[in-house]
Amino acid sequence: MIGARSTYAGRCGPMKDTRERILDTALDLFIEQGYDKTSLREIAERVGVTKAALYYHFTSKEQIFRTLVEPLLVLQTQAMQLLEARPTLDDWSRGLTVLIEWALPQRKMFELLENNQSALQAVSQQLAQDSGYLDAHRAMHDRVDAVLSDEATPLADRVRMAGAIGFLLGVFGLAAGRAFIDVPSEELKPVLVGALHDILRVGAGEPVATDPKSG
Amino acid sequence: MIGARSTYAGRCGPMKDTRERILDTALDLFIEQGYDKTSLREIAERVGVTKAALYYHFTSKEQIFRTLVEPLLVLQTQAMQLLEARPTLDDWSRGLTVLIEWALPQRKMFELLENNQSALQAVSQQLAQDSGYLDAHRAMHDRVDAVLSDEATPLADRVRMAGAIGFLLGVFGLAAGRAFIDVPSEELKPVLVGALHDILRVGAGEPVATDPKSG
DNA sequence: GTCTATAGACTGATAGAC
DNA sequence: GTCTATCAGTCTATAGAC
Repeated sequence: MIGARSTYAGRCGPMKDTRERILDTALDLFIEQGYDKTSLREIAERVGVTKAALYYHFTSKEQIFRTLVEPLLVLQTQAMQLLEARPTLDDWSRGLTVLIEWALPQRKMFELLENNQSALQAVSQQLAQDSGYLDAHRAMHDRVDAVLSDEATPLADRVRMAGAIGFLLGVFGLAAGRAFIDVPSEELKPVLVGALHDILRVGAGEPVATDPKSG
Repeated sequence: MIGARSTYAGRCGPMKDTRERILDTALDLFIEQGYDKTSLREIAERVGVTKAALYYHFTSKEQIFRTLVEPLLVLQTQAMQLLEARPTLDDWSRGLTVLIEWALPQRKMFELLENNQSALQAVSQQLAQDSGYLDAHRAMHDRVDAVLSDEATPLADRVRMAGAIGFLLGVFGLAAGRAFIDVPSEELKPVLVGALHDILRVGAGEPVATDPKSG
């Protein structure tokens, strides 16, 4: 269930309860300056409460971050499941196309991901330890790495697989929050799928040739 | 001059002077756990000296980071210069191809970039203020953003331009330090150029069509 | 060139009044 | 549910001996 988030309902109303205002403010600051450089004092000040009030609603700074990124981690886990054990370009294309549909509605979140790679990595590792539903997360990450390292697959194919992920992350994170923020998802989706097919040479029917300049 | 770094010569010898050992250790730790989560105490311990010794060689923690990423910032500036004011797919292809040649020899550095986006952003902003040679950096970044936002250019083209950058960053950062670490640059380059041409439809001669599913 | 010792600031987190 | 007050811990950075 991608759309269902039990803890954080997102910004929708004019004046919400403190808990949601904390989450909104924290999200802005985490995107702006990163998790580590954002202090609880700063969050509390902007919300208009004290640090202690934050601790009434959340048990720790990390829990605030977790609440924000948990849906993203679910997405990440599902994405990995689609991608693992798929060493062919066609399979990756299918997997990533499904991923696009999942990710598009949440693309604003990718800005958060961009500036907090390390914090997210730490949290996801810890979540994997004590929450159970992400147990296989690390293993899957390694599996994808293995696929990309498998020398049985042509180098060109592996580069295109890795790059395809970068392509999507690039459009989502590097630009979705800025250049393409006003473009509706329905308009963005076919463009992404089309480009993805070119990258992964869907329907080309032949192995990827190296550049003429190199031969 | 990309290759010329006046301050940090990289790892080459068995036992170097303290300054270089500090830089090597700091690079490892910054990549491993990020800039913010790495303390000077930690660096000093692993080098085998005290914190105070670090301050003999560098004036601040930030200066250590600067010394490491300065060549990367130069690369970034040159890349931006190639990309700004190039609204056509063909021009971007040429610009990014040059960028590939520049970046390939330094691809290990992209691991550092990946986990320290926010720290690097802070440093590059401050560098732009007091060092002069990056004065236009922010302006160029905005220019690229403007190109990607210009609605005179078809959305599909803009998405492909943004995504092409993500593709390269993905291969360099997300995988260069792991899956492709042993692949020589000469072998990687034609593969990257080939994929780049597919993304930017070089030689296709026709505007990018949207996916049939959307029509 | 490296050390010990410490200053000074800020952090996340807690206790208890209201 | 929010406050004041405070804790212990960590951090960067500095001073001065050797």
